[in-house]
Amino acid sequence: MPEGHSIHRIAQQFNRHFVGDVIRASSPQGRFAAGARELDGRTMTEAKAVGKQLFLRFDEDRYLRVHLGLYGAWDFAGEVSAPRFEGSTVADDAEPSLSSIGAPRLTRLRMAEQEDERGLELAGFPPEPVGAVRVRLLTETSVADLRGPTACEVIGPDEVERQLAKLGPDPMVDRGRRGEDRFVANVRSRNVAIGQLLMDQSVVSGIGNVFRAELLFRARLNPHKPGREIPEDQLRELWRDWAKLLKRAVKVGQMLTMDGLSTARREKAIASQADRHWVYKRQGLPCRVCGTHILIEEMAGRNLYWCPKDQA
DNA sequence: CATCGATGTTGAG
DNA sequence: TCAACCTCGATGG
Repeated sequence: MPEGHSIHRIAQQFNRHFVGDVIRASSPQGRFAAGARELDGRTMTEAKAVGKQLFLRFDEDRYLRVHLGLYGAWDFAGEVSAPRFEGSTVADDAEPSLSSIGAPRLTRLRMAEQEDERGLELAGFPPEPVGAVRVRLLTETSVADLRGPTACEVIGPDEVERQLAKLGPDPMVDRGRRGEDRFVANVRSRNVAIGQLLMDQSVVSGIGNVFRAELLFRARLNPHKPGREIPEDQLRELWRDWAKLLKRAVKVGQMLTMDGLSTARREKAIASQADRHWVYKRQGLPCRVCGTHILIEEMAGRNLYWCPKDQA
């Protein structure tokens, strides 16, 4: 569920509150006991996100590679900076003590509210792990719990390079013209539908099903158009739009894909979750631009949403 | 209570 | 192309 912006926000949390500290690593669930033992007691030296991949670097060139997959999530507690909960209605100025980044997990938010009522002092630190926590990373003041990841492994620099080599450009990493050129070349060399190419992490990394649908609508691009048939200029605009939406999402913690909203409407879109997108999950509803019913279809095993008139 | 589905990827066939 | 992975909120009985 998490798309690229979530992973960049997670990396920020680790950079702010874990990097430079000795980490106590454990696997409350037990499925990562060996990996946790290998990391325990080491200092975290860097947190890096590329696309949907997270690399946490430790002493002596050991890396924890994590991919959240469809339902993975990190829960942070203790000393944590989280200006806004993802997928929640917590006020902007709130100083939450519990934050979940990844798949939308309302459980964590409810727990935070309950703890607020009881008083945070009673909750204690660190909190007991709840549910199936694959990895717990603990400092004196902060804790991060990982649950449900697709990938979670301790690797060395060579394997990190191998993983990075598989990834297409990420606007947060490959800034400027380089990333854009790689994206254009990757798309233009393929006789595959652009709707599939945007989901292919070797073409461009970090885009998921929500951003795919919204980016294609914003570009008024037919998802079935083969990459090699799309004019270069249009692809460059598509890349720049992706870079813009990604930066905004990293900042706000939400996938805000509708521009031109009034401040009030925008706050509502941030808070409400519904009415946030142009086409994503709006099948059967009238297109916000032309009124045509939004279509849903399966493309390479994933749900695709689009407007057959505006994206003709 | 059971079942389904999800912002994802891998590997078998 | 499709099941498996693995978690949990939403939905239906």
